[in-house]
Amino acid sequence: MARKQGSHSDITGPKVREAALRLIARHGYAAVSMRQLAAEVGVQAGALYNYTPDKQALLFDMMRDHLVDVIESFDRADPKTDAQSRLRAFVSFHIRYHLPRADAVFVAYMELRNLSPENFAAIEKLRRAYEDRLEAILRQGEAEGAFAMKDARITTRAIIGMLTGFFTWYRQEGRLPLEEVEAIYWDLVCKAVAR
Amino acid sequence: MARKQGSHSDITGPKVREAALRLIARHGYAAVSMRQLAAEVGVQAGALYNYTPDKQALLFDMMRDHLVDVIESFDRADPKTDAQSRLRAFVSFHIRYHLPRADAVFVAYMELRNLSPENFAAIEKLRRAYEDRLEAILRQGEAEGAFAMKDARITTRAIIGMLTGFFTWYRQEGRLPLEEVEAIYWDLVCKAVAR
DNA sequence: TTTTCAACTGAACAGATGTTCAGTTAGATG
DNA sequence: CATCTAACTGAACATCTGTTCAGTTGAAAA
Repeated sequence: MARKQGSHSDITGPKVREAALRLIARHGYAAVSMRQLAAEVGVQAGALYNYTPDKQALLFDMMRDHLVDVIESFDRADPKTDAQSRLRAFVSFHIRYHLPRADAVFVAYMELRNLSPENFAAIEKLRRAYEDRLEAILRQGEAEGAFAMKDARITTRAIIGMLTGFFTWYRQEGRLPLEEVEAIYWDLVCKAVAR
Repeated sequence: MARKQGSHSDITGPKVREAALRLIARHGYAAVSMRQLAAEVGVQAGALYNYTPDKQALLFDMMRDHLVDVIESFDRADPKTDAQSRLRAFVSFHIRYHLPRADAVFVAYMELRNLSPENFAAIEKLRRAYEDRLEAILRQGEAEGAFAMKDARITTRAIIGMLTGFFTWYRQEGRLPLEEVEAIYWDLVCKAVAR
């Protein structure tokens, strides 16, 4: 019963990616078969190959698109003024951007091992580009005399780790509203890099 | 050629666990087959079932043993004096304990999705028990007037996230000696919870 | 109405999967 | 010496894996 009403590719295509993101976030790349994914979408396994050359490309494309969007979105959100304002914008952006994209964040973080070497290198480059945004802000703050830290690179990693760890547990923890969590994290980051 | 010299179970047993930890940390639980694991150990796949009832139990036992040891080791390292000293001991312990156990940390952190529901609950309980150690220290610090923070529970998660993120990249980054990394992290944590 | 073709099916491919178990081996035991 | 048995092999089980492709469908174009 192909093509019940109109062209399907612009319906099935996004469906494949949504289902893949959801299933892989829940069970892991290696644990999700193309047949499970197809069943979730509502097609046979063979039909998936109209939307991806293979399983590996499906994973890579999702991770790359996510990271590219993170970087572009932050560059738009960045006030590009003083370091204090930029750091605040970074913390706020990071939390608010990632929260409604928990599956994509989870996949981009947990499935690095399942990328081919070339794909891994490409994703690492993007990840590094995002981290470099934060590192630049910290170094600007040092130059302005607004921040003080022992090592900007490691502090960058520490802050990213702190913020990203957030998404491994916020789902279950409905205790506090987003605004409050954001304020708590801002307080921690702000004090940690203060002079 | 069974049993070439002496009893093998006390040699093969640890070998199985070491190989499983290494392979699963590198490729993921679902991506490592019992045959790959057996080849790494130097036996046939069937022989593994002398050392674990099934693949799932192998994963669970490794995670449980690791977490139990983390908790017991910290309880011995805990000076149980003032909050400032205890926090410093926690940060130092966490970094120094986890560093030479990178594979175990990685598996305990990344493979939660591959645990059966009952096993997941058991592991979560242990993870929570470790986090509770840190939370207790932070609350003691608040009571003593040594620390100030908006929310002790979330600050606990943030600090753990910050410290644990460390182990996803330290391998590659031989730039700084351990003592220095420890000092950098202590500086960040100390300032973040300061009054 | 006939033709076209994007979208999909369903079967097939060769090989991998976790797990079981009857049988084999060789060091330890009496 | 013979016996015992922990430790292991190797084959088998049913099922699943990613991927390919000839064939089918039905809405849209001519």
